Amino acid sequence: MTCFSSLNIVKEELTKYLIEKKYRKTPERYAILEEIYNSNEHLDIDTLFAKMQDRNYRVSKATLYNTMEILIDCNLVRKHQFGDNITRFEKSFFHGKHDHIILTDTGEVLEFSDPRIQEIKETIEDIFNVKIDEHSLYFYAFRNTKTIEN
Amino acid sequence: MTCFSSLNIVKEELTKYLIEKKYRKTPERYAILEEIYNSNEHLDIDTLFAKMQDRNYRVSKATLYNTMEILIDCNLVRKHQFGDNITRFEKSFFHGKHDHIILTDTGEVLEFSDPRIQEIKETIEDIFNVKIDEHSLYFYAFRNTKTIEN
DNA sequence: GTTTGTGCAAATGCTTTGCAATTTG
DNA sequence: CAAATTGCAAAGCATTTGCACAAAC
Repeated sequence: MTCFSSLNIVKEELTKYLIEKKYRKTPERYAILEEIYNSNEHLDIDTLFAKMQDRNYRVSKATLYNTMEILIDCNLVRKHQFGDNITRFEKSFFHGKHDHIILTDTGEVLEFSDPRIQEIKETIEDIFNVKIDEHSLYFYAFRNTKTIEN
Repeated sequence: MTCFSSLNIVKEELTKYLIEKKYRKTPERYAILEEIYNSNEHLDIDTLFAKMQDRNYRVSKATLYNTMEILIDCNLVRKHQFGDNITRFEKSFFHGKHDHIILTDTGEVLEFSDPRIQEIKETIEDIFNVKIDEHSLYFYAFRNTKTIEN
């Protein structure tokens, strides 16, 4: 299992960041990071809060919100708004760059990766003379019902 | 000037939709549509509300929210969430498919269009066996300071 | 011991809802 | 005139803020 070691690497990333920024290494910050990395979902704050309560870990929502900003800033977490006014968070380290397909009827979220997005990015950087450090691409779709039958 | 005639075409689109859906043709719905099409910005509800008040047109925010759903459903308006928890709206008819670059330092929004996004879309539809009817692509960037000097 | 971070509760801000009054067809 | 739509105010959520207490360094 690589679970333990990879979680440790992520925690070390956080430590490096906290030291560099002269922020404090509080147990809450590590616990929240761990909770996110133990999940494969796109978590909103309430779900995260509930999950931690279930584990008998007490954190306030204020701390959750504060910590998310930190984790986003050090690139360990990515933030999403799929269009329903619920902000969701997802681990990003060891998880690769990817984008999302939102199935509008069920709310399911699929993930994909396409190298052409990188090419578009480079073109845009050249044309507009900007430096792009983030992107988000969402496809809103529904499953095809038609199968090969006819 | 094509302003008047194109606005009329958009209004006719709304009329067709309202009739088809058996919704009522209220003056508020046309006034809101007009206000959005008179603007080139990405408007949030409060700004839209203020703009209409300035023109001495009284609408409630409830009606604004309701009407936005209608205008989105008939593809006359597109909805955006650039990541700051403010929902913005933009005209979409006569305005072409395009995506956005958000300059994170100034909040400025640039627009672009790249055909490769369509190619990615088709690939995804094939691979995942889905039908994509919407997408949103945002690049988060900042302006390059380096010029050709030196 | 200072200063930063946390928790709590109150405040804020965007959006939705309930209902009476109005308007559309 | 029946049903849909509007406006208003209240209610609902997600998020932020202020401040006393606790914890990190």
